[in-house]
Amino acid sequence: MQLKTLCLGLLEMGDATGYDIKQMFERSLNHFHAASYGSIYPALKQLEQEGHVRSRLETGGHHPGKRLFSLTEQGHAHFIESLTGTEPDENIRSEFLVLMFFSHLLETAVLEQKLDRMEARYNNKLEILGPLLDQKHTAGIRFTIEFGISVMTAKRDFIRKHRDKLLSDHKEPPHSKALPVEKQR
Amino acid sequence: MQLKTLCLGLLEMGDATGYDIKQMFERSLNHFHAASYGSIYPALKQLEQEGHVRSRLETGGHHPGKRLFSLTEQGHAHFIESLTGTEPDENIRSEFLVLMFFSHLLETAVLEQKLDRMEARYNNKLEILGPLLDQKHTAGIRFTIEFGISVMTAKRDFIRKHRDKLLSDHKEPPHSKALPVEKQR
DNA sequence: AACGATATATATCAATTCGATATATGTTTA
DNA sequence: TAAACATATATCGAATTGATATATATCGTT
Repeated sequence: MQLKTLCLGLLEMGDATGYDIKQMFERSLNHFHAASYGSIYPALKQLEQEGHVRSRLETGGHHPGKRLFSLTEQGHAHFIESLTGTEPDENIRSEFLVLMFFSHLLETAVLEQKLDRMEARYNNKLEILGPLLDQKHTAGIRFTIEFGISVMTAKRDFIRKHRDKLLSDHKEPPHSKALPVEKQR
Repeated sequence: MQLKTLCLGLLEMGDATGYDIKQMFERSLNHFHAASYGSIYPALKQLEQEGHVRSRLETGGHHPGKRLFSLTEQGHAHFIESLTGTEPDENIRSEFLVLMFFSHLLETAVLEQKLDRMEARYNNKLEILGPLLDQKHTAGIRFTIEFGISVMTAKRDFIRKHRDKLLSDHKEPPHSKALPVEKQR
């Protein structure tokens, strides 16, 4: 699924600027689909050329030139069609697991740091997701939040469960210079 | 972490061709980091220019011109440094959760299909990961497999747990034409 | 009232990666 | 012996990231 399709979907919820769309990503979709300004603005521009959205410049005390986008009838139809035709799937890119894959090449102290930082990161993400449950949502949006919490908890608990044994069984790699861990940024 | 770094890491395990590296990705890293030929070959070329790997053309009955890459001392040092400096993190891109986010716009029959297909997909992935546990691995590689199984199971079970209520509470979207589900590819 | 920090808002661009396509040879199977 | 499959490399347009630049509005503090 392209970002263009997702922007269309977010415009189903009401008119919005590129900035608003970025906010929506950060507030509600970040744990399963991030997007940058560098892709959102070009996507909106293309969608307008294709007739899926319309835009108007907001006048009145506003910033540089606030451009408010709205979905066209055609854009709505196209979104529903795309959504219906999208195969459910997911893509993972885990630098953490890459680190673990090569952990026999890391010093014990470094490995410990990686595990602890990843656990902390999962905890941070859980602290962000938790409060979202207090708001009202459609059943589908609630599903995405609860799914996220459930999966993130499983990941954090997996690290917690294996951490100690992993570290006590771990052997220093050959040629280890045992540099102080603090050297890293 | 760039793909170049990962290729360096895989060459720590022994000399390999671009094709071999692609195989390693598919056999061992696919569930947390995929890579395509279109990025592997250019990565190896660049690594050679940077002096991190060396290559020699294999002669003798072989295919087009089998090019075997091996890590240099410099490449090894660079890999360890990159690895040590990599922040543990992960990136998710879930089209499944996008589908769920907008599920109020899907017909019930379509939603049902999406949920069932995603559950099936998780089951397929689990069937691939399971047998990997029978082989010998470093503790770190075993960790990545068990982590994958554990998380994938949590995801599948989450779908199973919520599926029925989600479907029975679901309302047909406005303007639904109730097209037969089979129309989709 | 003035100042600095933060939030709102858009735009651009090099670098990275995907995914599809093309090409060619070796090996296994029916 | 032919077809199907596995081995092997290369290329390229398109999508996306992440960094950077620019400008105005608003809020908090002294």
